Amino acid sequence: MPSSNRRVTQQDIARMTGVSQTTVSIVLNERDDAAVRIAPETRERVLQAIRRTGYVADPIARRLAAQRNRFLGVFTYEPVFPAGLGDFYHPFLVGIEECAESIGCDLLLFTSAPVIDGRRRIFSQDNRLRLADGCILLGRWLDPQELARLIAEGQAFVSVGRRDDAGGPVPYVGADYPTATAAQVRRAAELGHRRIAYVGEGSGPESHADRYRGFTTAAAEAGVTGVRLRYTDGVLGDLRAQGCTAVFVEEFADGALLAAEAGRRGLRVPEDLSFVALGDPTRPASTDLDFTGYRIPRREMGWQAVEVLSAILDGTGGATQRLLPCEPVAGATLAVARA
Amino acid sequence: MPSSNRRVTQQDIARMTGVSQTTVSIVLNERDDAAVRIAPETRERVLQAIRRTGYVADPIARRLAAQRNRFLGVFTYEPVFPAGLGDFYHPFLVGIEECAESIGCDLLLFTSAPVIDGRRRIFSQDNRLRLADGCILLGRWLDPQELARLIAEGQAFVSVGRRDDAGGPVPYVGADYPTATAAQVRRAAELGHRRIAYVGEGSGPESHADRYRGFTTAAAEAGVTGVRLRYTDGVLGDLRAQGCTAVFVEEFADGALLAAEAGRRGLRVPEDLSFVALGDPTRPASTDLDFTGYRIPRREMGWQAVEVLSAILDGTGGATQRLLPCEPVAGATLAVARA
DNA sequence: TTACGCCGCTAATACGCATTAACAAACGTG
DNA sequence: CACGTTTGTTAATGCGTATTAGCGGCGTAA
Repeated sequence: MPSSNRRVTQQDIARMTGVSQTTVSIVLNERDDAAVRIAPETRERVLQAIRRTGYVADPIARRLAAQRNRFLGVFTYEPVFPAGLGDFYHPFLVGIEECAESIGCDLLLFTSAPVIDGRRRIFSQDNRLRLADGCILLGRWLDPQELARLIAEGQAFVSVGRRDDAGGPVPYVGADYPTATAAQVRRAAELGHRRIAYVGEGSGPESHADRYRGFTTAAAEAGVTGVRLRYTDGVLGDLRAQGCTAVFVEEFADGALLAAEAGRRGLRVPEDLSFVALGDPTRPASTDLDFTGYRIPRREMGWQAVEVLSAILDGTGGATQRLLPCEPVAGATLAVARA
Repeated sequence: MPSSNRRVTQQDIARMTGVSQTTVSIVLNERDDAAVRIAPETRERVLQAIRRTGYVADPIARRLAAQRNRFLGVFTYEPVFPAGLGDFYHPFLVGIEECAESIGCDLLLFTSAPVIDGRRRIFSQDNRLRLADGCILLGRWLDPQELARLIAEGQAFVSVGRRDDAGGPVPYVGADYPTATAAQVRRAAELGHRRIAYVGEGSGPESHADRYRGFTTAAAEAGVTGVRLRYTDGVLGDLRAQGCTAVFVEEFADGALLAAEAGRRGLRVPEDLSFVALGDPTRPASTDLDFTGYRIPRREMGWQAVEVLSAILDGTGGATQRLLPCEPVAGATLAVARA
């Protein structure tokens, strides 16, 4: 396993395998000219070393020498990510772009990452992430194995969203779901709710687990009963049968659907049933209701993720794990519990 | 003035001034260390040569020497640009990303481009576009001078949106506004409109000029009178005073505003006044009306722009200027002209 | 006169890769 | 057995810049 901080170069591979840098280059570029050929065994030895070290050619050097790297530039006279859009991931990108611009870095979108089972992969033949000085990882869920490998290889990266340790602490800028969720639970308790429901998975991605953790601990502290239910067709009936007067939804969109169904059943929101949305919609949701809950500081998270990454790259110290507070949204779906 | 095809290098400057490449580098970087200093006269001589030749440092070599490529990677397990958003530029990006993925290229967003007068610049100290094999240029308006320079330097690039020649033909994938606009004009003529108004600039960006051109030629051919009006407070009164029964708006958002104002004045749309929107909203617009007009094939334009760029890079021949048809939208704002 | 320090500049080198010319070894061929 | 030929590999070089060590010349102090 590699240990040093420096990039692995063809020279390194060459030394490891006892061949010349030229040979490595030839193997890499799969040149099969009659003019220049490499014996199969040699080729294999080199390839093994490349795989072991996770070497990828420096795109800059490549471009200088060969006038080609596999980058397509996108230039706009204005930021590509216009603020104020509805999509969940959008504000993150806005923050990332803004901060990257402020520190004079270009953004490399790994669109060429190999797709396996319908989703992109970080690791496969080569690790394209190494093309950049450092990386931002974005997504609700990150493959723990891939994360562990990134850490093991000492790659500079920062996750947007808290992550559990993966063979070591993961640098991240996340949202403080536990605190934000707990605050909502306390508010509900103050309004007289004695039995409250959490609708969602409560596990899986860290963001779900964090919400649920905040829910349960705050419920316990406030002396109210919290029950967890998975979102299904009959969940509305179930939770009412259990006497719940307030519903905390992990997913905004589910909340919108549930509230609509409640309306169809003649229940008034929030007079008969309160709703709390634990964060912004990650899927498109349509509703007329002004949901009570909190807002995820997405743009700020994107920005700070770049800040942290920049600090890591500069070797500047500082915390590499940050949790940002969510902004409470008063809304109009949480009211005094029905008697 | 330089004549050769090769880029000017520090070596060239050095030879011209009779100093060493090192000196040029030092002058360029304005190093004022005690360790290394340059006499004012020498410095001035070098600077003059730099100004004369228009030399700019090659960003590639610069980043190679700096051992930092200043790329920040952004990785997501899914496409960063989710389809179906409201922003005007968004679908272009979606298309670009999709095609880039399909041909195995990563995208480099030039967020670090120097900002002058509040907008990014391609040229200044260095031309970062060179960091990539080729570039996509996106935006309503592209600086003709910068375009001309890109062409003169033989850079591989493709514009999204038709562009006038700039010292040579500009590779582009654009929307066929003239044809699409003309079709709408003919439709209006068929419905009995004899005097129709074009509200907008009709010049400036190619996309505006193209719309207006389509408008005027089609109006002439159909034997109807077309008048152009700038969007102002009183424009609605003006065009009615001139007897116009249909309004063609360059900007969707302006159309929404005008239609709303018409409503306030007791005019029914489209019974009393027809509206045609020449393309999708570039600014956020809110309206209940289902506007008649056409849709710009934005996603497809983004995709094909990458295709063209790819062909240019591969040296594969083929047309480097493409106009894609716009899809007509029947809508509900164009009706038979009021008697 | 020697010693020392400062000024102005340059030669050499590194950065990581691709490419070309060349070279040693093995292998026929006449 | 001398002489091409093929095979597998490498030394050398270039891409354009930044950096470092060092060199000659001049002025001042010892």
